[in-house]
Amino acid sequence: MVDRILHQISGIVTLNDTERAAFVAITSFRSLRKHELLLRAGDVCRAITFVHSGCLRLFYNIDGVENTVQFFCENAWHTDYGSFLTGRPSSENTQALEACEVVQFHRTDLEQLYLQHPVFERLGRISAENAFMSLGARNAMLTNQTPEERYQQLAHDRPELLQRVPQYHIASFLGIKPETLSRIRKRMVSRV
Amino acid sequence: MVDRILHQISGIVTLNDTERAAFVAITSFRSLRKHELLLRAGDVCRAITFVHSGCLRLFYNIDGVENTVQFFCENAWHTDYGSFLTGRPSSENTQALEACEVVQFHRTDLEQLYLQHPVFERLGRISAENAFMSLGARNAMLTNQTPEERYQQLAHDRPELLQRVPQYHIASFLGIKPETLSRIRKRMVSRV
DNA sequence: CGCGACGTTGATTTGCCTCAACGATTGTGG
DNA sequence: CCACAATCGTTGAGGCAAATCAACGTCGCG
Repeated sequence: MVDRILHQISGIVTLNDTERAAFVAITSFRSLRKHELLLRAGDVCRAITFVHSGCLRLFYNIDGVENTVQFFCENAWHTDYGSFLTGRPSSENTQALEACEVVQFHRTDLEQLYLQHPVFERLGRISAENAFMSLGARNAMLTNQTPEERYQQLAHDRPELLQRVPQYHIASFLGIKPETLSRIRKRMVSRV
Repeated sequence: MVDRILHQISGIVTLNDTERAAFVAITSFRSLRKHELLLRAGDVCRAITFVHSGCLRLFYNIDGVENTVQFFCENAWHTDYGSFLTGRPSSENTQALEACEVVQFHRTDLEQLYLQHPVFERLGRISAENAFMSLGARNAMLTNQTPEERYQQLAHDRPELLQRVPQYHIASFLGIKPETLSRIRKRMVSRV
C-alpha cells in the first residue's frame, strides 16, 4: 500500500534505503466510511494524508452553507497547512464522499524526519510549491472565468469527477448554486 | 540592505557564517521606477524578489481587463512559482505602484544554494508553506465573504494599503468594480 | 410502499455590472 | 502661473446573470 506513495515520491526525490525505511516507518493507515469526517472544523489537523482509494471533499461551513473548495481522489495529498503548521484549530472540514483508504503522516514524526534526513525537506519544499501552484490555478479559474467556462474546464480536466461526485458538490466547487449548474448544463446540450 | 532580509530569515532558520555568506553572495539589487513592470506576462520568471521599499502589484490581464491578485509591500517576497519552477512563460504581470528597491535571487543561484546547504531547503519549504497559507486565506476570503465583508477585512488587516494604493486597484483585488467599491464605502459611512 | 435525497424547471428578486456624466485633483506645456 | 488634459472617484439609470423561493419528478432504499 505504501508502494504507490514511494513510486509517486520517486518522481520528486531519490531516497536511499535508510531514508525509505525511515519514511515507511512513520506511516499509519486508516479507513473511512462514506460520509465520515477526516477533519472537522475546530479540530487541529495533525497529519498529512495520502488518499490510496476513494474520494475526499474539503469544504467550509459558513452559517450552515457548505462551500466546497477541493476534491482529493486516488494518489492525492491532503492537509490543512494553516492548522497543521501552526497548531491552531482548523476552519475547514474534510469528508469522505466514498469509503476511503488513506495513509497518514503525523506532524511530530515528520518533524523528526525533516531533521534526520534533509532530503525530506526538499520533498516538503517541492510538495508545498506544487500545492501553491494548484491553488493559484484554482484562484485564477475563479477570478478570470465565467461559471460556464469553469464547468467546461472542470469537465475537461477531471471528467471522472462529474461521474462520481453529486452535482450539488460540483456546483459548490464552481462557486455557483445547483440550480444554476443545472441550467448551464441544459444550455450547453441545447447548443451542441 | 540585505540586513533586513537576514533578520527576517532569522525568524525561520538559523544560518552559520558560511551559509550566510553564501546567501549574501547571490543577492542582486534592482530599482524600479513607478509603473515599471518587474514581470511581464509571456516572460519567464527567473527570480525570487524581496521588496525592500515600495509596493508591487500582481495582476492578470484578461482581454484588456486587469485582475489584481496581490500587493507586495516592504519585506514581502514575490515570485511566480508556476513560471519560476517550470521555466514556462508567466501569465502574470507584476508592476511597481511606486518607486521600488528590491533584492533578487536568481533561480540558478538558488538551486546551487539548495544543493550546497540543506538549511535553505528548509527555508524554501517553510516559505512555500507560508505562501500557500496566505493564498488559501485569500481563497477563503473570496469564496466565503461578501464584497463588503472583504473590504472590511482588508481595511482591518492592511489599513495602510488603502492609503497608498488607488481605489480601483483595491476594487479589483476585492473582485469588484470601482463603482461598486465606491458605493460600498458610501453605504458604510452612512451606517455608522 | 413511502420517504428522503437529488436534479430540474419556473417565477421573481437582487446585487453587481455597464454605460454615462460629472466634479475634484493632479500634472503638464505654453 | 495659468489653461488644459488626464486621471480618479462619485453618482445615477438601466440591464443582466445568478440567487432565491417554490414546486415537481425521479430514483434508490429502508
